Amino acid sequence: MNNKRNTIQKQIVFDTFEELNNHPSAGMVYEAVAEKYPNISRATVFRLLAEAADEGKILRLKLNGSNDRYDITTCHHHHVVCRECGAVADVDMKFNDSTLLDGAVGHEGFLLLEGHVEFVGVCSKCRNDI
Amino acid sequence: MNNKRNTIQKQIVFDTFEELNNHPSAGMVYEAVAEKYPNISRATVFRLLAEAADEGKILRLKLNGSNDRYDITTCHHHHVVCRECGAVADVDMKFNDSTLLDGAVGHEGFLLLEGHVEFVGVCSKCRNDI
DNA sequence: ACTTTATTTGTACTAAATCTTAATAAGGAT
DNA sequence: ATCCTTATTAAGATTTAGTACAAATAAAGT
Repeated sequence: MNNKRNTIQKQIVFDTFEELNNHPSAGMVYEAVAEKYPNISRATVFRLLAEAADEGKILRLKLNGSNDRYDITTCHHHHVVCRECGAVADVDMKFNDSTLLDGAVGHEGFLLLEGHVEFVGVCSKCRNDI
Repeated sequence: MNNKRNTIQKQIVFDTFEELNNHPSAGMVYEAVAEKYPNISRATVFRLLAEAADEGKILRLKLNGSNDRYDITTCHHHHVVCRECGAVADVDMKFNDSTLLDGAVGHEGFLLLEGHVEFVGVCSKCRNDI
């Protein structure tokens, strides 16, 4: 026994989340889900995503210029946010995390555990628009 | 002429902001200001800080585990957030920003402009508490 | 089919932040 | 020093993201 139940709502929310594949906010997932399943409660979508993040199944990100966003990729990586349209993409780094930690200076006695880079950039779509 | 006016509210808000020196949120600045000047409007504190950030005089940060926070240091640098208490400190990097940009791979056609590292750590106070 | 109880719904609620409009006051002009 | 213009503030309403709650629903084991 699992004391977890599979519900239609869970399936639709997480299926939609995967399909969006766009680091969506909870509100964005709700909008997309509500098109297919108009009777779903907004609170359910928010709760399912928040719970999954608490359980470590997905990531909850605070990025510049928008609300909290969710990320399906849980392994350590980084992000870029489009300066023009707010689009988000994953970024990896050639060097590993300890290089980042070793490069830090002047951190006022903080013990550093891990580092996450947020790049500011321009997405390919907006590069063409400019 | 400047079409900007110096007001008591501005002086107190920015003086308090400098004194706090703690990457405070707008709410934290309001709390501190209200002790000295109880009649100030919460909206005024929020507006003054938001305007200053829009004008590039201060920075507005989105960091994990708290509301938007303001930073008096506008030149390029990085941050660490205490995992235990949420305290924030500035961090510099030995290597320059282009090293960070050059290290990025797999960014889906985004043009990368700058990078900002958010470290997770433990502040000196919380290190002693553990 | 029955029962237990996890889950959902729908609404109320909270908190952060912004908007609005009348009242106030900074600071240049007289 | 007083007047005038208009930037700014105060105070409350509003918006938006997100959470809490209690009654209704429905998964899934028996």
